[in-house]
Amino acid sequence: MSEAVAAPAWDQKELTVGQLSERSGAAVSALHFYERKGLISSRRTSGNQRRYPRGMLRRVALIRIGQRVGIPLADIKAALDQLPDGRTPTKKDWERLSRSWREELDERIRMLQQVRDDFTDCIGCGCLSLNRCSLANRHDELGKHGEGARRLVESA
Amino acid sequence: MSEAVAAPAWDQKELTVGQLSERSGAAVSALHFYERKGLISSRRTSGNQRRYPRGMLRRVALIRIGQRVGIPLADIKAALDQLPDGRTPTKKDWERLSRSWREELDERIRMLQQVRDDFTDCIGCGCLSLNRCSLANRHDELGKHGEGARRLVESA
DNA sequence: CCTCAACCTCAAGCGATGTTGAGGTCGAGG
DNA sequence: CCTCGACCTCAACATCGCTTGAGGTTGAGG
Repeated sequence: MSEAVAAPAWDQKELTVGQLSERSGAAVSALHFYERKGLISSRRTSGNQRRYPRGMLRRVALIRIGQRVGIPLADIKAALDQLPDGRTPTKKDWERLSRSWREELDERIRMLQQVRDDFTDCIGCGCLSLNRCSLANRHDELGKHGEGARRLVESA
Repeated sequence: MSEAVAAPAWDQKELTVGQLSERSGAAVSALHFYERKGLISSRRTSGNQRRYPRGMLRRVALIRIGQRVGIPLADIKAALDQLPDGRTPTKKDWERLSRSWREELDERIRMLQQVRDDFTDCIGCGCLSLNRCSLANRHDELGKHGEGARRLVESA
């Protein structure tokens, strides 16, 4: 009982991959994948099995939160890389991360609201004209300012 | 000039794939892809080239809007399939579509705000405990109500 | 007529995000 | 000692949303 499976909670210092999976909600295969990608890491036992400190639970939670709102793993990794890998993150570390993610989230919310409002204006109204509206012409701002002819629509 | 390339705007009834691409901001290859997937369709000239009615611009715009906010193509297709394929969509058609997308957008906004607020509470605060918070335990609601042990965290 | 960009099809490839399966090890309980 | 579930690695496959390339046609200007 001391190493692999079902030690009582009050006695556990580390988590097995199965436990981390169950508690985080991520599949074991996904945890392996995250490890390959460098988002998480593990200690190995003498028998080559993974062991995670409890703090890894928070890290994985963070990954899944990011995923839920559509942040690519690479970006999540970039955020996590700000955290010290050796030591347990301090409150300051988490706060810094929290701040930058909040901005990311705010940005996404802002964008979605913009889309929603434009959408309602644009299609919900009577004009039925996507021609001049900010939604339809969005690639004008975003796009690689292409060659020539950027006048998207001149007649309907 | 009458068929393939650069007829003056005031004279064009249909768009070539290149024109649709330029005006919509979608790559030609993406338009082909959308066609294969059934999101758009085209008339063919005697020489087998695609020709699009102007209304296709709106359809493609819609596709791209959906993409921007992370709606999978299959879902976008489902929405577009509500539009009549034979005739030009009426105001009513667009309004129906608009309504359902607005709901989709509202839902996504709501979710993001929830995440942001939970996130701020959870990490921005001093507790540093994702253990009991709604964010970290999200898979509890979402997940396949798995076998046994759904008590995610009993000790920190 | 010749040229040349824009078009066509079909097949393969790509990056992200994993899952699945084969084949084997570890370790605790009976 | 034996069994059996949880673990290991590695490779292959899967889905989405395209892009790229090969190889060929179309059609308008010169």
